[in-house]
Amino acid sequence: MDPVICTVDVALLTLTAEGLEVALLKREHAPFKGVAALPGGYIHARTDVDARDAARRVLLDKTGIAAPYLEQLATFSGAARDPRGWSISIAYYALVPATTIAQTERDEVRLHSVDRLPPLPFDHGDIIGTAVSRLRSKSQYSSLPCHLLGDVFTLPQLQRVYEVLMGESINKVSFRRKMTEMDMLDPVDGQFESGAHRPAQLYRLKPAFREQLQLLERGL
Amino acid sequence: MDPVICTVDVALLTLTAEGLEVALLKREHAPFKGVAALPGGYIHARTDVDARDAARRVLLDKTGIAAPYLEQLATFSGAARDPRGWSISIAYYALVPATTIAQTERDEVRLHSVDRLPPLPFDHGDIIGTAVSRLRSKSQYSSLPCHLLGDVFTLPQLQRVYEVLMGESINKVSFRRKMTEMDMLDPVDGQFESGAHRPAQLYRLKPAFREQLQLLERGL
DNA sequence: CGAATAGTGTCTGTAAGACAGTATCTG
DNA sequence: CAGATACTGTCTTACAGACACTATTCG
Repeated sequence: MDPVICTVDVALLTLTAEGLEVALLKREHAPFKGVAALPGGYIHARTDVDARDAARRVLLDKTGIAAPYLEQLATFSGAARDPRGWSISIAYYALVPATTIAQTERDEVRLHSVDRLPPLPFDHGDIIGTAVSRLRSKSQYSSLPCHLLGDVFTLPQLQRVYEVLMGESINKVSFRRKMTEMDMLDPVDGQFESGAHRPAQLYRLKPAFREQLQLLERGL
Repeated sequence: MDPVICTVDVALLTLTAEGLEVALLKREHAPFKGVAALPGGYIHARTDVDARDAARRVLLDKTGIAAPYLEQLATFSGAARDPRGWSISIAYYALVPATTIAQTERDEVRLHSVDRLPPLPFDHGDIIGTAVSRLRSKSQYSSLPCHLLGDVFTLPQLQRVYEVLMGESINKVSFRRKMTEMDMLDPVDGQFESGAHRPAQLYRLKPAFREQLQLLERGL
């Protein structure tokens, strides 16, 4: 049984005015000390229940963020990806509203547009690329994009999130039909967005879909 | 850096008259010696390029099968899944035509219906369950089921495969429209299936889709 | 009241499914 | 030529998108 380096990495994604962004931190130790990279670390077999638990711990320790949505992405492995030796990274991706990152105490956490990434160590570029395509793909037929917004949000806000992720505009009537069909939103009465126009109804994700996604038969 | 047991497991799936089946072998070593389990084994960091390479090696060594379609499924991990200690299994799933399994020399390889599985060691039941739902889900919108058939096949055969996987009958006209839209099949001229009826046109997967799937916009 | 955005009713075109007809083989 | 299955043409139905209209706020 040859020794293998076992790590987890987390692609923490959020949506800002700049578009889709990923959180990077400067590495504290060699190799690649000082280079911006995904938050990650060794699996602690003594204390972590499983890899998901390790990912949650690493994300909280390095960014101060307890992400409500955390899903396994894929496992990256091999002899070539880490100069220290044959290694495994069980990669996860997490979604948070942009406000969550703005509010964290750790100002080491820096957001980078996924379309303009700096040179990244290991295969972190591949991990981010895989995370972004997974997010875009799942957005076509699930409630996943809701997790990029805060606790309450309006349908026009949600539609803009879907549109940015899918890279195309969506018919308003169809979008609202689909949201009704998905039956995943609870209206929040008496609350509205303000501005020089008609305010929009606020909604909240139904509790059943906070961790479990709602899927659509036919997409969009 | 705590020690972690690093393994790969492969859910080798095929379609027979009994429905969807998975290949199991009796374990040669403790723990669970003699119990039917997925083909799997330690990662050999000295010789395996990466985990996919390990999965291919393990599958070939244990079953004699070089599966043309092999895809990473998910990674199962934790302190509780293996009595030897904190472990990782990078799970893959492979699809082969039933004839490939019938032709292998190894008669230790036994097919089991995925609906009537014996008690399984570790979390192999979860791995098979995840593999089956991944296969069923991807069958709704991709060319994946083609890999359960041999090199050449007819459209009625392919439709039956889709129907068994999705558990519902498909409209013949719609099915053929979708296959035309996917544009992934080459007709094999001059060859036909025989029987007491009109023979069907034979097709072959276009080379571009032997490893890469073709996806549909709207499913089915 | 005008500008701006939210929300809805309705029409139309496209795509999926039903059905029935034709085609081609065996015995 | 009867039976069986492959294939195809066409009608109907369901759903997605376009469009326009109403609703509600601010200044």
